[in-house]
Amino acid sequence: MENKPTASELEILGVLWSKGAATVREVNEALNQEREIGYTTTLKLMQIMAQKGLVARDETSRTHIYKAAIDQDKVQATLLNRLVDSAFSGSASSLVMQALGQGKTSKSELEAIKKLIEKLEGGQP
Amino acid sequence: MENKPTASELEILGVLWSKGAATVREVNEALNQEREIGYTTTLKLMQIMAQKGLVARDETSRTHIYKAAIDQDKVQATLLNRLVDSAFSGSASSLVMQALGQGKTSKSELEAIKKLIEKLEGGQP
DNA sequence: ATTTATTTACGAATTCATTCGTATACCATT
DNA sequence: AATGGTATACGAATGAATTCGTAAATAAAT
Repeated sequence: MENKPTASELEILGVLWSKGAATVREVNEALNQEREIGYTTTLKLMQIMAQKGLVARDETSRTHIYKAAIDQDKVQATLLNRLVDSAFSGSASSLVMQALGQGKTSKSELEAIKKLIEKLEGGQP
Repeated sequence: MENKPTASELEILGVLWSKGAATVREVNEALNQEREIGYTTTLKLMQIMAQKGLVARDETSRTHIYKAAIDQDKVQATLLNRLVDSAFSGSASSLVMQALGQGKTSKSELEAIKKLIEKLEGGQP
């Protein structure tokens, strides 16, 4: 994926993924739940993102409506692979083990992961 | 961790973690296996890193000897948590599942992960 | 001893992301 | 029609990361 969102862009994408579609004002208000950020700052970022193709916008009415133009899954996969390469010497399993070792995963989540592993093992032995 | 290495710094830490200790020239040559980068660029980065406390250096001889001053585990954990927060809505398990779903994990690695999960579950059954 | 090569230190250019001020257009209400 | 509020567009300041050129110091080779 040649489109790599920056940190701020990822914040905005997060809002759009959860809301589905939103105006600049709505996104800006969501961001301001977390930290203070000016309206025109958010606007500018979203304009840049539109130019990059990270978001699409409907310009029919004066107040433009934005939505994400890339899948959350794809972005997650891209960022994950980048992290695996840059910090885990390319080993996804050591990343997984590090993540699990943090102790922030509930028992039911662990069960779900185990199920997934068994499914993966079954598929390609 | 207040010390967050940048992308380039992480590359250098990677070399130091694998070599244990190295001169600027050695690090630069390792980096040049991947991409072209000038000697003084690497030097400057390592000087900045020394100032930040990311690396330590022995200055007794003219050619300084550098080594990493932070644990690979700690950096991995920091970056992992950051990614979980920024791209996975704080859910470590969804990151794990996304990572496993890539299909880049061998059967023996999957086994090892399963063992780890069972060990973690054993703690509070 | 003079030249050549290697090293560190320093400063600065470049690039990119982030931030916001100002101008302009549009719409609604008076 | 004039006023006030809200929107977009644009330009530019700021700051951080990356890059490298040049100078000065040191060591090695002739």
